[in-house]
Order: sequence, then C-alpha cells, then structure tokens
Amino acid sequence: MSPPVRVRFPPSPTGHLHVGSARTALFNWLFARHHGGVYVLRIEDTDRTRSTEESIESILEALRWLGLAWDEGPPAPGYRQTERFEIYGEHARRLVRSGQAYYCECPPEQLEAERKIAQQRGETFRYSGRCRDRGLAAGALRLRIPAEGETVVQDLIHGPVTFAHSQLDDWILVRRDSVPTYNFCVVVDDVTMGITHVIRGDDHLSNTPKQVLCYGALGYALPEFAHIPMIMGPDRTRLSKRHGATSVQAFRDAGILPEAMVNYLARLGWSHGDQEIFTRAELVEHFDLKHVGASSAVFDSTKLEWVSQHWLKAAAPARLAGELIPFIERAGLTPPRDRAWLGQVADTLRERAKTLVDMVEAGRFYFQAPKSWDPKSAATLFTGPGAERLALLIDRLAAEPRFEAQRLEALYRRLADELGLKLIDLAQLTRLAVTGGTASPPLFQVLALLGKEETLARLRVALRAANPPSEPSGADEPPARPPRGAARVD
RNA sequence: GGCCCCAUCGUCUAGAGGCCCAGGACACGGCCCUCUCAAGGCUGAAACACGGGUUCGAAUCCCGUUGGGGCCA
Repeated sequence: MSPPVRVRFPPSPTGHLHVGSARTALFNWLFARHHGGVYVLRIEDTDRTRSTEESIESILEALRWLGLAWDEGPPAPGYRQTERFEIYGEHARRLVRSGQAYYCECPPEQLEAERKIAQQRGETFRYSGRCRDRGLAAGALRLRIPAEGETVVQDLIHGPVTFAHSQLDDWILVRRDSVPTYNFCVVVDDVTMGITHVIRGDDHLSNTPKQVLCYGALGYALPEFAHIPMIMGPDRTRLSKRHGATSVQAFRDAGILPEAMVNYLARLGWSHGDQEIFTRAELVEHFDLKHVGASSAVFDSTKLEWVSQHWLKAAAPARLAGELIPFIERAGLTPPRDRAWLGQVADTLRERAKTLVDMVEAGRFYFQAPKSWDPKSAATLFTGPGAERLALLIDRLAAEPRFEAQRLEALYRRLADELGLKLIDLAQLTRLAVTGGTASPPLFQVLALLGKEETLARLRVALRAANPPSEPSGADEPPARPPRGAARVD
C-alpha cells in the first residue's frame, strides 16, 4: 500500500492569513483528513526582517478559527525554519561533498549585468558557470544542473509540465551570508518531514523543476505535487489588499461564520457535481485533487455572503446568540443577559441578514428604542388619523394579557376589521413606532419579543410625536429614553 | 523580455468525443407568497475567446492566435 499521507501548510509569518493561503491550508487539511493522513504546520520564518511573532499568533488564530487544526507543528520544536538551520547546513555540506553543489564568488553586480544582457537578447538568464569547476571553499553555494535535457514535473492538477534545463540555471542554495534560500529550505523541510504530497499555489510551479533537481541531487524520492490555481480579484489580478478585505480575520470581523468561510473557500476551485453547500464532514468525505480546477478563480464576496446567510440560517439559535454578543458590543449596544431571548431574537433576524454584523444592524431596535423614526414614513404615518389608531392600539394592547405573536396578530386583524382598514395600515404604523423603520422581522414576533411594557412605551412615545399636545412639530425626535437592552436583564 | 500555467454564462462551476442547439449556483429581471423587509417557490435573460486541423461526430483531442496569470530581478 502507499505510505500514509503527510501534507503541510507552510505560511510565512509576515502578516495576517490571506484567504488564498487559507484555501491552500484548507485543501491540505481536507486532503489529509480524507486520506486519514497527517497535516503538518510549518512556519517559514527565514526572512527574519519581515517575520514577526504577532503574525505567527495571528495566523495560528485564524487557522484555529477556521477549524484547521494541525496534527504536527508549533509550539512543538522543530517546525520553524529558524530552528532548522543545522539541518539545512548538513544537507548543503552533503551536496558539496558529493560534488553536486559548488561555491561561487561572482560579485552580484556582475551577475546583475549578465542578467540584463540576457534579457536584452531575449534569452533566459542562466548563470555562466564561471565558478563551477574552481573548487572554491566559500561564497554562495550553487546547485550543479545538467546543461542538457529536461525535467518533467508530474503535477496532479496540471499533468506533466516540461522544463528544459537550458532554461534553468545553477541556482543558489545558500547565500554568501550563509542564509539558505527559500527553494532549498522547502526541499529539505519537505523531505525531512516526510511530506508525501506538496499541495501549494501554482505560483510555485515554476520553482518546482529546480526543487526536483535538488531532490535528485540529495538522492531523495520525490513527493507528489499538486499546484492549485490562485485566487484573483474582480480585475483578474492576484487578490490583494487593493481588492479590499483579504485576511481571514477581516471576514471573521465582518460576521461571517467559519463554516461559511470554509464552505465558500472549498467551492472556489473545487467542485463536487452541482453541490454548493457542504458541511465539514461532507467536505472531508468528498474532497479530492481530481476535481480541483486548473484555472484561477475570482473571489466573489457576493456569493460568500449568500453562503454566509445559508449557514446563519442553519445555525442553532443558542450558538448564534453566543456569536452575536461581541458584535452587539462592538455596535455600542448592551448585550442582553437572557441568552434564550437573544436566541429567539437571532432567529427572527437571520433570514434577512448576510452576516452577524447585518443581524445586529437590522436588529438594533431589539436592544435600544429607536432614537428617531424614518422621517419620510413618519410624515405619512404619524398624522391625525395615525394618532387615533395609535391610541386605539395602545388601549387594546394594554388589555392583552398574553403577549404572544399569534394572539397579537389576531388582535390586530380584529381591530383592522373594525376600522375598515387593512392589516398593513396598522402594521406599518406600529412597525415605525416600535423599530423606527418600515422594514423589520415579522411585526407580531417583534412585539412579543419586546414585551408588553416596552411595546406600549414605544407606542406612547410615537403617539406623542403624532399628536403633539401643543403645537405640531418635527416628528422625528422622540424624547431620550434609556436603552431597552440594558433594562431587560433576566 | 525569456520560460511556465490557464481559457464554458458578469462570477463560481458541471462537462473527462456523441447523453449538450451546454446543466447547477451566486448576482440580475418577472411572477407567486405576504403585515414590511427578507426568506422561499416558479420563471426569464445570460457562456463553450478566436482560427485552423483530427474525427462519421468536438465544449471535450492537436496546432496556432489572442487574452489573463505566474516565475525569473
């Protein structure tokens, strides 16, 4: 049987986790889980000037949030490149000893000049090989690459990709300052960590033949390669900050549920027939490299929002209540203590929200009495007849012993009948008074959740605005009242 | 500039020679439902980049062009 699958995700800690990287991590994780293999996290922090501890923490946090826990990796020792210099050194020495690598002391300026000339002549720059056989003992270490022939990368997504050796040069394994290069570290790490499948962005495809040659020089067997296409912005250029939010935490902060993010990312570049919605278990069950497309995909935040809403609608109310709390706080509101009540509130909100942020926005009135009413609607609804209806409503509602949606609806229908009105005439009037706007969750559910006391209080405030005691004035300035969310504890 | 990759509705994609005058989803339009807004249901418009081959037959295979992306600094 084939050896157990081992894959890795190797972020450079130079910022937040980018959605493109997140998707690469996800594909690796799914592949590992699907095959019952191991998913390794490795920190590629050789670039000491750009790598930071904060970035590492941020990336780990994003991965945890996505639920992409690693089987091996930090904080265990040996999973950061800066801890592995000795291993790179050993491998470099081995290559020197076997004659596969040699030192080069050509000055960078000269190399740069040669590069320019090659480019002017429309050729690929290839190191001249001046130091190849000089038997130097110091300088930059280069890998000896055969001048003739070609290297074929067998890619699981792209098939065989051929590179002529004439296009490759004796690339540098270790710089003159003895810092190993990216391509060298990757090879050594992947080999020593027993990686069986290298699943990464196809921006690395061009580097792969160099790496393949290095595996060969070291006498190691090759892993399988799968180069997944990159994620683009709407303008078809590589997705970056220019396109707006691209870090995983930005989406978390925007109120996207992790299962939605995972679902969306999985479908970006991978498919399983016509299925759009996947639970994590379904993803693990169906994921395969074979159905990862070869062409790049444009990140579509509109579709992400659709997926997001789907998972909002699928989440248990209690869970939603918990998720909502930090967003309520961030909106400057006071989260209610009553979680069950908040769960019911969330239940009325999720059908009309794409994100948790939307839910709070659409449901402000649950936590705070309206500070003003939509002026246009107030002008047409808070009129003389409006005031009469409001007064009637207040009387009837005050006499209602059980504030339940069904009973309230019946009450409203009865009153509308009596007055020869349509339900909507009473409903919109009430909605404006109670929520400040003309769009909200089903009115009777709203009233039931707000409770009798609060409902009546808001209606009375509206009544005063519609029927000013002395002279008529602006309708959209209710007197200040304490926010209801704070009042409604337990 | 050289090399490499990619190319189906606006977007994500199904499609591995006949099942496709191309299916699904998001977004968009219409209708229904309806206390508002949504959600939901039904429905409409919308694509095989272009040109050559191969084949009885091509979205599917080959070549070229064009376009986009990546690597090399």
